[in-house]
Amino acid sequence: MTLDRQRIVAEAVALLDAEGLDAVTTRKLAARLGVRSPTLYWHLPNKAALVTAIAEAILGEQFDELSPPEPDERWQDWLTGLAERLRRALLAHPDGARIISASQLSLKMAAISELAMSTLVARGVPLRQARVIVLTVERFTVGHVLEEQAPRPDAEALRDFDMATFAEGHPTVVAAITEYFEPGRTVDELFRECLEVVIEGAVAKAGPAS
Amino acid sequence: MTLDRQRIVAEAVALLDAEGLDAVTTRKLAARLGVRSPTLYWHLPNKAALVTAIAEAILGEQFDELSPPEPDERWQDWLTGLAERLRRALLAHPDGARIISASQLSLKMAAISELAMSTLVARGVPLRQARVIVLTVERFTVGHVLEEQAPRPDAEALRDFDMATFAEGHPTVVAAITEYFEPGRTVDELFRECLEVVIEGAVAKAGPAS
DNA sequence: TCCTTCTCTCTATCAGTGATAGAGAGAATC
DNA sequence: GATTCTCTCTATCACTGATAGAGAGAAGGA
Repeated sequence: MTLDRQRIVAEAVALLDAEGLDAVTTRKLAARLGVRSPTLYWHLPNKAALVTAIAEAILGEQFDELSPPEPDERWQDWLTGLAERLRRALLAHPDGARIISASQLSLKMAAISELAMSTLVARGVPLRQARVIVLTVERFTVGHVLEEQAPRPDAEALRDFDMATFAEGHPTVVAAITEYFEPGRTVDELFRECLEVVIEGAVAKAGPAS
Repeated sequence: MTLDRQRIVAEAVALLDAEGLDAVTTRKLAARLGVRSPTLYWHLPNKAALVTAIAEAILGEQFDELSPPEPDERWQDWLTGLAERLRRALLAHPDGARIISASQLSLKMAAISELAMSTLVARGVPLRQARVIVLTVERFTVGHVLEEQAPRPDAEALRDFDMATFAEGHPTVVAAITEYFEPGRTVDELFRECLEVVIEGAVAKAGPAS
């Protein structure tokens, strides 16, 4: 099996899934490919390019075919679905959000933005508002998943953390978190609710047109 | 001058400002402090703790005194100001957003969330909605600044990038970016507009109470 | 057929990273 | 005076991304 860029990226994603982004080193990746690490530099200019390629691959899994909304679908519902797909893409791999935000110049992301903005414009939303709305949805989604995928604090960080004192000083936050762990509430639901806030604002900002 | 945690963190922020997050290494930091790198490990358990401490310091600059809104101030305006302060805190140092999102368990951030959620609750917003609104605003803001501070793609990444082809395939994105470079439009304005989307949605979601 | 060039992988090595073990200096305490 | 505690040191580890340059083998031209 000959080595090429595509196979390198596919194996990098596999390594990412197995051990997380910090374990995606040129040596480990090369070993999985049955090759020595300098070989990779013949196919890729540097590691940043590898991360960018991983980002494109991850987005490609969920967005291989981009499609505008059906004629009878409201743009806000379609945009909600798009954001949820973006979140799913990021959650599908460890550190997905970190990878996207570390990658430079994603063509896939640009294609998503293009489709979303032009869809809104086609539905009568002024270009300027369409841009603001799409950016807001995208950045919120990445920010949200970034937090979802944040590593749980290690033991060292918790050494001088007193839960009782924290609860006393932050009753509302603790109440909110408690409520969140009630049966039937899921992280998906939380995202959905937050996204609804953004979309509702988008509808309001889009102007009288719909 | 004796070495202590506070002085280490202050010097780390200075190093961050001078050379960016990637240059904040234990050796460089130790050199600035007139000390050898293992010494730092007597004061800090590991580098993650240092980054978390930097995050707290950065937030502390803008949020040393947290204050609820004036009685006659609408909560949505107050929350807008809070988000803008958060953005300012992140923008005040290179890679500020990356630092916040890499830090674990920020007490400062928790304090901000606590104040914001309890403020909304005090204004009649149900706890559940208050939580969703505050989370949405925070995560959007971090996501937005993360993008604002993303490094411009290096020459290597642009090697096979053809602007003309890109513009052809992404006319709406290019139009939006073009519009954004018109005189008088600033990045602050763009953030403001995006934030307005979120806040508008928050008001809608907060329910009939105000 | 020979020679050259191109494609790809290799070995060897670099400077730099976070982190640990353990020696030792000096102050504080018994 | 002896001991313990606090802090910094040297020496070293395993590992990282990256480069120089050798060399194997196929492809192409004479």
